Amino acid sequence: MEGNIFQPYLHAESIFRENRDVLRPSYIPDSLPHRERQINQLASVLATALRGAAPSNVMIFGKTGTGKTAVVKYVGHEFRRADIEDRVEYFYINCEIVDTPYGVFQNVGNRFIQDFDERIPFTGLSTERVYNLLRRKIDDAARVVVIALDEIDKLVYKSGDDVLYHLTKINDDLHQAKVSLIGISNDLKFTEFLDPRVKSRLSDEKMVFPPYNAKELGDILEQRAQLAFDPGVIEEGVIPLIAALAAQEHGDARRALDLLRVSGELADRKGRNHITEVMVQRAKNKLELDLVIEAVRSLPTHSKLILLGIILQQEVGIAKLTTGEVYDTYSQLCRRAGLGPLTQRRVTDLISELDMLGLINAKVKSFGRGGRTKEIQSSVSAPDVKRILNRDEVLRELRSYRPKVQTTLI
DNA sequence: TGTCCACTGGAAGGGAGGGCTT
DNA sequence: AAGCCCTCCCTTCCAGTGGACA
Repeated sequence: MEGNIFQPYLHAESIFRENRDVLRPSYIPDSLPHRERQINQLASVLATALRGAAPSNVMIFGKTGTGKTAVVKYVGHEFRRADIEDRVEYFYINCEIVDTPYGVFQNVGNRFIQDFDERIPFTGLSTERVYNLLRRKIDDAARVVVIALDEIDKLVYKSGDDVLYHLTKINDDLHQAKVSLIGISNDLKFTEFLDPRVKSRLSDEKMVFPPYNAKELGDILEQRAQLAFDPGVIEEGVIPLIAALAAQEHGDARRALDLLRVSGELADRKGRNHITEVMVQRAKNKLELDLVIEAVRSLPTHSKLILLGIILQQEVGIAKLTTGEVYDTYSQLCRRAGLGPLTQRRVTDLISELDMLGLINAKVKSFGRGGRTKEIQSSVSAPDVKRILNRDEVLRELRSYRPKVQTTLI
């Protein structure tokens, strides 16, 4: 053991108490400060269903980090604690992960199937059949089924409102069971895309979660800090600072907790036993960079090539590019890398994706006779991104590549 | 006022990859 | 083994468009 590389870490003191997960967004504490009203409202809607009345569906709106998911999961925990499992089945699906009709039906259905051999396979059956299977299983279970669909707008955006159409009218086909839906979305306008019937059924009840203000964020941080750290670890001024930073970003509690957690981790790594305001600033930078690194790293090869093309152009002094220019550079890079380039139509979509990820800035702009196209700019630090891209096998070959500088004659 | 550029972004569809059913 | 089904990633085709310029 002597001289072992892990030796120094084995006895290192951590400023965290045993469980730092209390600072992760997935952790649901015993109480949710400043969301009592929403919890009660949701509980009262669902309680109606418990008494055997027709269950209302609920739509919950609110920006990221306003506690939507936490409230919905919290109420789910309370159901479980209330010991009414013979009457209520409550579950939660994140539609960003499960984003197809088949996937939703399969997911819900499988919760009612204990026997492994009978489980609905992840592919192979027709969607219609999976729906029928699901309906039978729910009815057999003969209880109130509450299905929470988080990021429901992603599901509708990707697969249309077919799933919701089925799920909102499933009660007509059930004899012993009842289904109630909770839809969670950060996009207030998404219901405009729904079939009017689905729309009215889905939002029997509507709740809007306001952003937290700095004081409320402070309370939330205070609550979690007490769970995560010993008293006195956090210097005065740290929590107000984090609360203020997060309040600037539309009152995002998730971000506030991330900042606190990462600040703690930075303090740990430096072997300090206090969290200071300086560490919060560092944590802020680290979080921002980590986000970019992760986004770039997990990009598909062709998207990486597009991004690399944009960055290289920028390095030779061309800041603003059109789709055509990006496509040209991208095609050259593809050839260098020995890959067949995708069509320009496909690249347009990939550019839009990069824009949505915040890695580039793409605005549609008309140049009159010069045509109508996107004006594209990278919005991340070029050296950072290049370093990450260089780790990719395919792209490493292109390290020496320099784009041709357009010799525009004036 | 109309023209025309360089795309944009919707629609349809192909085919590969997964897997079930008969 | 043949026939289906669903999803993902692309391609092909194309009508539509904001605004500088003639």
